[in-house]
Amino acid sequence: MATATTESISVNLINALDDRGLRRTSARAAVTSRIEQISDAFTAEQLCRELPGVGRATVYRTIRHLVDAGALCKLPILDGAPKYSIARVEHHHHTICSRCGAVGEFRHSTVERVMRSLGKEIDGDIVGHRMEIFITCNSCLAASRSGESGG
Amino acid sequence: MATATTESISVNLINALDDRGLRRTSARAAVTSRIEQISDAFTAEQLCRELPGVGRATVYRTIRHLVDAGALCKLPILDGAPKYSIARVEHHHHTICSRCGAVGEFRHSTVERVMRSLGKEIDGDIVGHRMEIFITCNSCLAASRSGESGG
DNA sequence: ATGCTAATTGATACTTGATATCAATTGATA
DNA sequence: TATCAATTGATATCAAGTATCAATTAGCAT
Repeated sequence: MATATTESISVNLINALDDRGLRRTSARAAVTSRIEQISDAFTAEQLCRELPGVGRATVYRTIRHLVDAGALCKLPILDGAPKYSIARVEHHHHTICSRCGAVGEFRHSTVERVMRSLGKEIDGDIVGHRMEIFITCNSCLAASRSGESGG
Repeated sequence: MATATTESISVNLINALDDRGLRRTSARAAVTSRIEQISDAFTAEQLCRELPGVGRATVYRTIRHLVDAGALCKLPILDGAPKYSIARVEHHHHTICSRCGAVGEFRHSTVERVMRSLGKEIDGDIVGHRMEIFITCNSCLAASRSGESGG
């Protein structure tokens, strides 16, 4: 989605856990390798459903470790559970389809430049930012076009 | 906070409900007038606590109506319940203090201009956007400065 | 003003998302 | 291999929010 690069995913999520001094367990291997297989953003419950052999608590705990390690980014969804996606690039923002909920990523230097100019207008120290663009994605657009005659 | 204007709040939230064909009830009056008194962003639970005479369900329902009417904006908080603030200006963004959670508002034309240029790079139709700036607010900065000697 | 009726209320039960508990299990090291 | 702390996962619990539904009430017609 957007200008999503096709760079091969060499992320080894389990290494991110390793680096934090956490043990290599079969449960963690199952969770991380499943996440690596998922191309879209996912919810914790989705992962639980897809990994019935791993306890719910462990799935949630592992996700939390990965977020703490910076290997996953957690993005809040209005009216729903947060979604997670692999933090492939250092800093990026998200597109969220307001119809189907599909999440994409983008990067734009101007966004970062704007942040600097905003610094002068805002009281306090800026420590980070998040931008979300709500879209109607191409497949939803196509779907609504083909079903338009229905009224 | 930020460049918060001191413009008198002439918002009459209950009118927003009126406009949607909803009845003027004492419960709704209690909820809306309480919201108008709160200067900061608030959570639904906070409102329930402050209005023990109004049922929880009614508080949540009224908030939902106000959001639907565009009179409140709902902003997602990572690791917590969403906060609501009166939509005083047509379009704006938020600053969130990552220490104390205080929410402020700002407006910057460049942000809107960037959106237009992003339109070319993003697949699908842009239907909206949201930007949040994470800050350490001045009072938290002051607090940490005065306690700095502690080590 | 009075009665009528549909909208509204709120106590309660429930749903969903997520965390705490803790006995049983397991990985890493000596 | 023995040891022991880290980890697991079933279960209970918590928190945020919604559905239910009998009782109440606002707004209208008269």
